[in-house]
Amino acid sequence: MSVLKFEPQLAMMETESARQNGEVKNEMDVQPLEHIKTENEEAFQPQQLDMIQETVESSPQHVSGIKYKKMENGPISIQLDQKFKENDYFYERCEVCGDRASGRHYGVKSCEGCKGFFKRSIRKKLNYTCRWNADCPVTKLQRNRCQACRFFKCVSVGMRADSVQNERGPIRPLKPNMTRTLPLSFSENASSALNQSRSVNPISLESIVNLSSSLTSNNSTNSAGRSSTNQSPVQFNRSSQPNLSTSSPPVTGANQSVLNAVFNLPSLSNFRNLTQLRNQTQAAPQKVRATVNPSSETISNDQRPDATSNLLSNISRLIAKEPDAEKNKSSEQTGKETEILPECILKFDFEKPEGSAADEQRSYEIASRMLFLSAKWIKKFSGYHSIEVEQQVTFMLHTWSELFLIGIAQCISRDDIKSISDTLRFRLFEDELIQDLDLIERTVMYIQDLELGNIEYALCRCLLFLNPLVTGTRESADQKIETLLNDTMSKISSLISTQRQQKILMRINLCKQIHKKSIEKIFFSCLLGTIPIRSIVPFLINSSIENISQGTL
Amino acid sequence: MSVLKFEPQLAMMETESARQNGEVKNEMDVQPLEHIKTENEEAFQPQQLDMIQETVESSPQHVSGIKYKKMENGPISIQLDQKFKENDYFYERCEVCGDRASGRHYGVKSCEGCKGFFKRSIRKKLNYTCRWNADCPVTKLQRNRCQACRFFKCVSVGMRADSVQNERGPIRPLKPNMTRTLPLSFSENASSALNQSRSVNPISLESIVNLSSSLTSNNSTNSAGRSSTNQSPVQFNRSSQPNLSTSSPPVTGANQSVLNAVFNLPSLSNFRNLTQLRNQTQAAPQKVRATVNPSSETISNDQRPDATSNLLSNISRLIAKEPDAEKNKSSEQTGKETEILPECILKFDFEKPEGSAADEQRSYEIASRMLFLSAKWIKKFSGYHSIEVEQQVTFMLHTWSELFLIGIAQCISRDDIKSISDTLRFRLFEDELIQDLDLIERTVMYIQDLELGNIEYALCRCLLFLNPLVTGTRESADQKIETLLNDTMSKISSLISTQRQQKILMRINLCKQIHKKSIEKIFFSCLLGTIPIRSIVPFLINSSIENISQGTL
DNA sequence: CAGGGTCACTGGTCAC
DNA sequence: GTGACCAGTGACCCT
Ligand SMILES: [Zn+2]
Ligand SMILES: [Zn+2]
Ligand SMILES: [Zn+2]
Ligand SMILES: [Zn+2]
Repeated sequence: MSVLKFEPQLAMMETESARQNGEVKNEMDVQPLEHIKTENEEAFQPQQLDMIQETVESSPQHVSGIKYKKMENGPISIQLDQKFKENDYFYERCEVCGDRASGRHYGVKSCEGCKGFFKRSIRKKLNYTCRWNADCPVTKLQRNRCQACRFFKCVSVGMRADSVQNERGPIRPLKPNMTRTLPLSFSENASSALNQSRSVNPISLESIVNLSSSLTSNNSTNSAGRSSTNQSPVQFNRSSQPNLSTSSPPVTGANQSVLNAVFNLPSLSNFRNLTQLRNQTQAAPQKVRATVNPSSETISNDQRPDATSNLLSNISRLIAKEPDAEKNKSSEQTGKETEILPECILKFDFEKPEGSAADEQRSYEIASRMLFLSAKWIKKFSGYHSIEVEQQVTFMLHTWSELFLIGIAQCISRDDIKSISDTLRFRLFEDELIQDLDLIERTVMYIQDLELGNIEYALCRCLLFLNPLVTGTRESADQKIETLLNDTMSKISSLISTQRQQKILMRINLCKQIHKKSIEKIFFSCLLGTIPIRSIVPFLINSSIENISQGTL
Repeated sequence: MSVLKFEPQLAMMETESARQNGEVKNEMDVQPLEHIKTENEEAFQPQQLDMIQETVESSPQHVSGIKYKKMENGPISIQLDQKFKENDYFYERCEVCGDRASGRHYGVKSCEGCKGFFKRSIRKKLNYTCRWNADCPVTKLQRNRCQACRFFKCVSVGMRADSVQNERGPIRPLKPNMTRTLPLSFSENASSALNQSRSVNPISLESIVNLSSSLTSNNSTNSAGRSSTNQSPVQFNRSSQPNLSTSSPPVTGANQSVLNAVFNLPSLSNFRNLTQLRNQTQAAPQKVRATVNPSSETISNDQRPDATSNLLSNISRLIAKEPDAEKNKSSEQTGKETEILPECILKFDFEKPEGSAADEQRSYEIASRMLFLSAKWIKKFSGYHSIEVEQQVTFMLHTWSELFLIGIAQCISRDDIKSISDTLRFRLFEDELIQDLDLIERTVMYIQDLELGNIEYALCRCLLFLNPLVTGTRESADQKIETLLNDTMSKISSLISTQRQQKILMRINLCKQIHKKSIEKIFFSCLLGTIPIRSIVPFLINSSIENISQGTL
């Protein structure tokens, strides 16, 4: 019963051109959760799902809203009472704001508003700044209060920037009566459109005819040849096209303001309570709204199919583990290893997404989770050492790539790395990026050659994180950080032979030579488009604040 | 490209029939030159454009393309990738947009998109108007930008309107559609009337239909011929890319010439005499070149007013200084420290240009000299350890920035650094660069805080230079380099306390976190303009040979 | 294989 | 700028 289409797509090479469809599909494919895919509306059958959920999906379309159709992949349900249909409960909700969703957009069930907002944001490469405290709620009623928070909610929920297409030509104005004098031509053309086709732009009938005749013989050859070559002098940069991300340089000028923006998912804290529920998926945000929105529960049962590529889901998942972490922490107290490192700093549990190593989605998923896990670690480390949140953000801005890489080295097997590397290499079109990916691969494996233990990895993470230049003044490095760094090095000295120490230090520092931009483009461009990671760092740190304050640490 | 010649007809056409739509298009089509991409991207190597484009196009938005490609291969290897890519070329391409064709539709190999588009256009009797110059490129990525041009392209490659059948109505419900029986009629719809009045020069459906039918006979043939034209299965393989990184990046044609102009300095030959031949080194191959040019002296004496921005003058000046360097060298001979490091490796004599520290020109001069001195050191080091010239280039490509920074740390006083930093900061307009300059300043000073001795600096230089990943294979790092690196670390161990070792290793590696591009822009853009340093690295290595061979060593 | 249709997704529009 | 609303697109599937 599960995924009907799973295979066909894969097997067949469907056309690559796949725009939206392809993507969505992909996501779906990876979804383990997706149990049913209704081919047609009709197809839906009340057949029972294996799941226990009582959520129901009624027969789709005829329901009231024309616009709002049921989304097929949803977590389904079977029978729905009329009354349910009647009210909003029945409809899917926007994962961003909780409003009624109108379908999947950019990979996420979302409402028209959030869809349009996201599109505009990506298209215009807007940089938003939150003027408050990163905790602006993003709900139907308040979503327009803060663009920054709304946008990052979109991203965190998994909207994919690369699903936003190029601008198209303006569509013909659909106005019924208004005679729009678009191009001057009105009078002339109307009357003698056929004959007078001399005007500048328009394709005239004559020209077409003539041309066609001329083409008949051999011209067509030309055009054909050209079409294949396809060089267009146009304006849209192709480069950005294939993968927006890889090429387009992120905004440089306005960085500062972006950096100031602080992003936060308020809902996360609430979510904690729910973690015990078996379903710990990303439903969180909506849950919060539960107070506002009575219908949320229904949603909470909802198993989004595309959870895997969902940033938010990552957060949720991480948080879900928190309780365990706390328990561990208690043990830390007594910790045997505490002498060296507290458990909270030592811990770095990466949950690998299931699926084929060669799966592109999974690769991005891994990258995404690693970034979140790094942020989480930073929070824990910082909590333990009383480093302020602002500083955490600053440090992460400078060291996220290094933590990311060493995280990969620690948690991903060599074979996996090779597969991922090969998979991602496919998407790259810039030589430079390909080379950097290669360098990344070798760097990570070179570190793995050391076969570091978890404690060693933890110490290395500390070393990379504790960069005294990040917060130092012009005159001198940050003393506190320096001290922590020295402490860490002392620990290393006491545990590891000099020779191994040297190797470790040299190798882990090789992570620094990989440019952050490259990592962004290779691993995160798909989700973020042109949005630089530095813009979401504050968000990452803040979103995990709750975890820590509530006991993770 | 060659196509242009074919059509006398076309030429005629354009004059007479107003618009040159067709023609313009054709012309463009034929243009080979158009490979150049306007927006971004063009920075790349011209040579591979063809393939790049192909690649780009074929990969759609992202996911989809990959999806279908990768499935089969699973884990894959690079080779597989390649194979896949090649496979792409086997597929028929849409003659309209170049996307992958799904078969023949309406008489033309075309993709699903164009098929549907054409059908809809005919069925709905759409009137399209190009808002631009009727020469919009019709490619996979841009086909939706202009319906008029896309439609025209469809017609021009021979799609037959009469192959479009009547609407059949919904399969299921059977809906009676009475409205239009045949696509041909022109005037009857109210809506169409409205549209016409509004639009400038609508493409009349009728005319098109007629036209297409007339074209029918031979167009297909043409198109076929064309399709064969461009796609050469060749293309560049990404797979080869990875390895590229290890080797020296290709110098683009344009740069090459420039560089030759700059570096074919005759002056080098003159200095040959000056030295004693202590050298055993590898200078041989390049040596040859030295003899070539006689006129050098003039240049060396020449002091251009704007000399600072003149690379040539810098080189000349540096060369001119050699004699002094030699004198110092004599003292070296007796190396006492040779036990640890040979004098040739230990030595790193930087000659500061005279003048005010705040002088901008002097700042660039310092940077320039430091780069040259680093190259010189590399030569010496490599000579001593029998590293081949090619490898030297590769290593310098990867490590020049680090050597540059540590050189600054060793040779430039704190005050000078501050002055230089302040001076250069003035010229920067990008926030990012300013921040990087700031980071550079702090990094260098942080290293200086260690108050390293010359031996230590030399050892550090070795550590930074000996990057095993630069030449390693995918599977393992370079063994020879690794050994040298280990030797160096052993020396460090024997000389320096563990604690200090750690600090040194951590701090010097901070140099890696500064992106080469930033250093280029900050310190060398003035001299090099847009020429990347990687392009001149081979010349640096080669040009310093003489110096070395002549006794500097 | 080449016609058809479908409908989940894009995009753009224009009162608000 | 927002978002309810549609026109258009194209991967899939059927005939
Ligand atoms: Zn929403
Ligand atoms: Zn906000
Ligand atoms: Zn096409
Ligand atoms: Zn056009």
